Amino acid sequence: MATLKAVRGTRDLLPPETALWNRIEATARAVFARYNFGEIRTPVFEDTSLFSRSVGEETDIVSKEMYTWEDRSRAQSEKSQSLTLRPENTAGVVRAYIEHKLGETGQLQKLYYIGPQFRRERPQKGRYRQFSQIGAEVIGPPSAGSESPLRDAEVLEMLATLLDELGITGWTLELNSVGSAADRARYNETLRQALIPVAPTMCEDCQRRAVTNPLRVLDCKVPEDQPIIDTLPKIADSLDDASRAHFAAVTAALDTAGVPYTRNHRLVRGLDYYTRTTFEFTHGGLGAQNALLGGGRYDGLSEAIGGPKAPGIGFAMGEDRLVLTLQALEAAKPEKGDAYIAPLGESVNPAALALARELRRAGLTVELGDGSFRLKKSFDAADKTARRIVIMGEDELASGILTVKDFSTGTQTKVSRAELSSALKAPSGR
RNA sequence: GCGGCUAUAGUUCAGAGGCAGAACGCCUGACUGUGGCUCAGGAUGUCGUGGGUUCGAUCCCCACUAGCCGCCCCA
Repeated sequence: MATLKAVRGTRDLLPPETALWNRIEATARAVFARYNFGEIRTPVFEDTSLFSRSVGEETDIVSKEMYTWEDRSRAQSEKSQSLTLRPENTAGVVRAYIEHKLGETGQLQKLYYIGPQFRRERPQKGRYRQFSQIGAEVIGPPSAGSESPLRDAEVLEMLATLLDELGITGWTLELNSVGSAADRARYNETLRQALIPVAPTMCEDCQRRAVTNPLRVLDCKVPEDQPIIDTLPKIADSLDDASRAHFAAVTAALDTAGVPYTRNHRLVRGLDYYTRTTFEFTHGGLGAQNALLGGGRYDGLSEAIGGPKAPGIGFAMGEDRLVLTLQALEAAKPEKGDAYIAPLGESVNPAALALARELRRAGLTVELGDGSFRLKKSFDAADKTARRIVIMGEDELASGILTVKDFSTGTQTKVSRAELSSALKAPSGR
């Protein structure tokens, strides 16, 4: 029998990579806190209809990528219920907003989440069947200012700050507006008509898309098709006055705040609930899956799933992709501990544990060796895990003066036990 | 869901129809309490899984599974 493995598209995260995940999450939490966001945790599975009604019945996510099952009924009279592992988290947050009547507070709700999402896609680099998203939503009644373009600009500015603080250099913010639901329906038809004469000269994929989903033609990457795509009507020309003004206000705020972006007339996102502002932050180091994060405004989502009018804007970052990007940038260097304690002889082991306890309680990261190791072996192990080695033999035990060697300089000093923790806290190296 | 490439030691990868290899890493010693360099020695594998061809398959054939790349789509 074959040995059991993590199922396709899922994986184990091990040290030291998990340290990078923790750093990313800690940075995100710290940035969100400065913008006064609070954390929300919603269930990893929900009623299936939540997703079909929000994300959209016809989207790829809902039509073929969800992990869905009929939950068994317990009693004869009880109906079974269709449940689904969440493929994204915005729908769950909005459901919770409605369920807990958060709109009744009259306040803008600013909520962030970090957690696993599930989509049954073919795995490849940067795309997994269980993946983690870090996202946030700003949602509330219109009277709280939830429709204001300033909210859009503030979210985008926050994302630029977060990526900078994570150490991700070289990102690009691509921005567009898909207008209201009516604007988009109008544009879809305009595009369909415009494609009739030119589609036969385009690639096979585009010929198909021209019929099934004209918006996707805009995503085509075939070089020969680009001049044709450039001549197609732009969604900007199908926007009504209000959507046009909203977008202008978003870009004006970004310009004034100094957040760089590029207008991408072709940015059309795949989830049905998006209205007006849509955006992606992309990075070149990711291969075909180049989107670090995506998001947009969803002014009609709450009403679509039976809630009050609650316009909002949000985003989801692919945490797996942040990790890949940071690894590619080599911004991920393993941290060494503060000290490695090398007892000489097993009789010194108890005293070494006592010393380790003392140092760890003082806040130091300490690796504890073993008295049965030869000193050479201790040095080998110490150099891999710590900045300094503390040698503790019978001599040191008797005198209370410990031998400390700094690996980055090679210098060796004698330090009294009382001064040890402060000596180890001092920066090593030259 | 479709197409291409791949699967051999802890890791990265060679390999030939007939005893399973290298480098790095690991262990031991040269060197009773001073590592990194050097030298000598050593351990480690169901050769992804299942079937077929063959006297003999890790190698050839088929299927399956998984990974990578692309398509689709998306984070």
